[in-house]
Amino acid sequence: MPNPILQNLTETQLEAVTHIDGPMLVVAGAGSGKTRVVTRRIAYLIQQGVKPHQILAMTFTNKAASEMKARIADLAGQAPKWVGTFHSSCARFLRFDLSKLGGERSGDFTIYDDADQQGLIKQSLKTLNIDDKRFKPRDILSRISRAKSDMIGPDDFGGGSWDDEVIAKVYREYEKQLRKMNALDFDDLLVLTVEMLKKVPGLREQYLSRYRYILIDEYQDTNRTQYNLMKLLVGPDNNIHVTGDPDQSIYSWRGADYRNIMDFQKDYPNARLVRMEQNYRSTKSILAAANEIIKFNSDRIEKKLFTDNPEGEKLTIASLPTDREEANWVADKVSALRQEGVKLSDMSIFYRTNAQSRPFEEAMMSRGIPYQIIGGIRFYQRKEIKDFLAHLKVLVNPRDTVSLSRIMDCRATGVGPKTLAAVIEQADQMGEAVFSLLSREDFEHVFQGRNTKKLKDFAKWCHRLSEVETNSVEACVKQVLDESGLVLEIRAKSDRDPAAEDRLDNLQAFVNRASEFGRDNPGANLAQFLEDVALVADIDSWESETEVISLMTLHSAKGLEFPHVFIVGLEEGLLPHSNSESKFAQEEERRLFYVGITRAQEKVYITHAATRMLWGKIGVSAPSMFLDELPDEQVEIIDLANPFRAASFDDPWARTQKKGKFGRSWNDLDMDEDFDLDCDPDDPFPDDDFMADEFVPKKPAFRTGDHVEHPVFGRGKILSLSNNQAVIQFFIGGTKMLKLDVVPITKC
DNA sequence: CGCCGCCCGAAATCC
DNA sequence: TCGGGCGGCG
Repeated sequence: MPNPILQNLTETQLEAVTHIDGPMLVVAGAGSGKTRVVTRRIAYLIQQGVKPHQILAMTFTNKAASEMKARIADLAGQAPKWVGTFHSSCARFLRFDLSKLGGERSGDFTIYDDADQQGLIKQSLKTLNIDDKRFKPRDILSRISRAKSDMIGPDDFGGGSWDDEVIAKVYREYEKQLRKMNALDFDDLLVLTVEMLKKVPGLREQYLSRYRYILIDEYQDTNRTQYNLMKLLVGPDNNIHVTGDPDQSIYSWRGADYRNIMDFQKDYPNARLVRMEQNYRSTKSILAAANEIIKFNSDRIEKKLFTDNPEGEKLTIASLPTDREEANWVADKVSALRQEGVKLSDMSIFYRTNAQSRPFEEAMMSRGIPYQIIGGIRFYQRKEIKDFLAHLKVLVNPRDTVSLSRIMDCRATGVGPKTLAAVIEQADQMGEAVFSLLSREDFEHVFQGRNTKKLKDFAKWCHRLSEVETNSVEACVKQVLDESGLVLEIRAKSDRDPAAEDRLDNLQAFVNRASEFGRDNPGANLAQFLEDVALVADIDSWESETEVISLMTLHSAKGLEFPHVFIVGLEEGLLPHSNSESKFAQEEERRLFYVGITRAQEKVYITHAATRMLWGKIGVSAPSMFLDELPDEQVEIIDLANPFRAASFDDPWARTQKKGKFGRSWNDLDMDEDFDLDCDPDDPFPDDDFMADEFVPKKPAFRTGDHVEHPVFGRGKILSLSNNQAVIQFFIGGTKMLKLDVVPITKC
């Protein structure tokens, strides 16, 4: 009987799967069956007698990990125990062994997310008397985080400039506070694991004897610390198997270095190299377009991805006047495809930034198309969820002052920062955790400072909270929610807060999630639940089976595939993003676009809008440079956007044609400053059919594109006409919507 | 000392 | 649009 684990594999894939001992590098192009190879290889190892617990596999998401485990169990009859992301694996290591490192930290640490980290930075700035206007917490945090992922401590930080000195000071304080609170940020999970393996005598040997086979997926997106960790986990047998694709490296902004994959053979000179360059996913058209795009990157190793798949349809590029029109166009397309029998789960919409999801949500909703948003304003970032989480965190880690002050901020407890500071001070002196001190039954006798009634009440409330039993996740979460009074608080404000209902729903959803977790992980306690919450990726919540269309960022789309893919917002400033102006950053933006295109199996739709809402205002967007890089033979262009495009050639304002298919005409107008419209900001072009080619003016006196003069606003040009309304772009004074029969404008 | 209301500045991507 | 910060008031 043929071995099912080795069935339906190509020669190259087989080589990668059946490799057992020694280092191996698999450079796997998009759609070349990488996941399949990793899965089969682990199954094969188990089949060949390797014990499942001797295998340690690092995947990029928890979802990928659990899918892989399930698949391997199907194939080999047993699932490996240690499959997870770097972060979740490290969290598990640290729970067991962190206390061996000594110092204040122990295995019951809490994990700090972005917001917690920023809170701590702000706190540190305050302690150090540093102006948070001049040194923005966000910027400082990203500098610190970058340093940590490069394994640079505060003492070695920066280039010695005065600014760097200041940041180093904040870094030092930040680290001190984390330590004091027994809190770990995401970087710490990796850094401390490395430190622990290096410093705790005998520990590394213990790990080496436990894990005999290491696999790392998406190796192009590993950072310095992860690299160091790999080196520590790989034993004398050098059983390290990495897979990745440098062209799909999209995380350099958080320290990933695709040179890790380029240098693998230097690290392990006897490494076997397998290149998987046949694509089994996409049509020839899609692959050709992707190949052309990525060629524009200079810092890469030439690779020739090919496919035997059919030619397929050309990529469609649609230009739309506004972001709303863009969303409507996509939603109409989705409806049409659905009519043709395409499943919603076979379609996906990718964008650069989460903020772009709104109009698409609305467009889907108004057409009754069910959808799921991955990430977005992330569930766990919502205020009410964060407030509630603070309550839970304090219970698990009584030293967590960031969460404690959050609890006091979110409800009017009558106790403010000054009083809290006094309590913290005393707790420090007594060597007791703040929350433990507050929740003592004899608090009012122990506390030396001003013992107001409010403080006594708050302490009593803390005491009640502290008595909640944390061993059953579901019961505990429910009880804490009751004790927190958050629900009542939100209800009380519901007349002023239009989002009150949503907030209550979110809290309910959180409780449901806790119940689910309790069901899936019997015996797990609150601490484990919080860890799970901290380490879930957006994409982990993705339901691939349900009959809905998925909306997600290009980053989240990594590793997925869909028959029909929409990539939206192909505009300068968005993709490539305005914060990515360096050549290096721009090449990463291009890889991001490449990743998007290569997700598609059958058809790619790309859209861009000429104008877009930003902070309640309308901004003008030029088409992305990447559009011009797509090969002409592979694209079909639908231009529904640009009134200038149809304007006459001698029109000094219409400079479209000069700059390729997707000229920068809107941008050339230099009106991306304040583009204030006096009309409905949601729909500056109320007439959906305004596109110049088809427009038949009601009053033959004016046409779209006409130059006009107004006694007050001066010279301008008609952007659109509908009924008697004209949207006119004036040289000076921006765009106005005017009634033609009322306003004295003349042609000129 | 703490609360509440108003105003202003902000959103890139994520474990 | 929304959340955080600040200033005035209780």
